[in-house]
Amino acid sequence: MRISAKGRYALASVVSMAQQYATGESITLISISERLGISKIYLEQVFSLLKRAELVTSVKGSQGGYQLARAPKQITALDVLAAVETSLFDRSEETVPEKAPEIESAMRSLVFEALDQSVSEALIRCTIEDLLAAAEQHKAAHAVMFYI
Amino acid sequence: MRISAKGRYALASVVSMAQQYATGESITLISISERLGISKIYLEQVFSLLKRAELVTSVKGSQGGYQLARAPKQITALDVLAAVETSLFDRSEETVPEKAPEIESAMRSLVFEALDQSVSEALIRCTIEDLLAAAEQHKAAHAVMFYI
DNA sequence: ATAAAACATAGTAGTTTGCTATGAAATGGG
DNA sequence: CCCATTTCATAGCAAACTACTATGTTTTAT
Repeated sequence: MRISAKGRYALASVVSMAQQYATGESITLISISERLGISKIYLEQVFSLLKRAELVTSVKGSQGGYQLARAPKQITALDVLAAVETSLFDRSEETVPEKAPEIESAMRSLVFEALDQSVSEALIRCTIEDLLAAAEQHKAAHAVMFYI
Repeated sequence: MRISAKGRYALASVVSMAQQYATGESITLISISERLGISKIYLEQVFSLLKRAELVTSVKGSQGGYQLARAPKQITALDVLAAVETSLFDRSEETVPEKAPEIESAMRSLVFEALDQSVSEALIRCTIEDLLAAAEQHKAAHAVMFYI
């Protein structure tokens, strides 16, 4: 299914920050922007949402930047996407016009709610630490390729 | 998550048709449109997609109409939504610009593909027959309410 | 003071969504 | 044969959304 640029950028940014989480240093938007090849101005809007969701903390002014608010193990893909993806999680309540309430009710409980729960479960299972590990493994595999 | 009007209308229409599946009669768009309170002209576009996906068959001309191509038990919510919802199933391939391929790769396999699989599994578990049964039960519950 | 950063708000081109409009093609009933 | 009824096809359109860019204003270490 379609994940918007905001969601993809947010996830990639958080994983990127997690790669340096151990150092405790703050990271500037411009460095993330350059690392990922994403417009810095656009990232500002993404981080505004990440901050509102309390996934990152910030320090203003020179030498300032962002930090993860929690350890990568304590942040899930659900946390990140829920913070920035509106269409993925808005329960729009509307199904079908007021007629045929029994069909509407059946669709809501068997399809829409089941779907939401399934999505949440899948995303909550994936932590930033998991993504970090997979990324490191990918990098290692690539290194071996060149070594051979 | 957000399901578009097309998806909701398609699902409701198919369930509505399933309510009369046993009779073997064809059903006109205008009757579905009136039953559900949905614009007939818009439904035409929905049914064009349902037909392309071979979920319904049609008979043109006077006394014509639509029929389910298979029994309600053999049609899943996945079939219906996949037929009409584009954004729900298009694998857009794009994640993040070419930089940081290891993060991109991790996101794809751990988040996007896992999500797609989870969505498919949830939707394939729900047949039109299930929806029909839930709708009938809802109607019965309502009837009891009035009886008391 | 000044440069470097976060933060805030507004604008904008392109796409998607949810619908309407119009008409063509097919087909059974009179 | 004619005609009402239906499916089928295409085009248009306003509103919303998406993915950005532009232009600042704070804040703060040096």
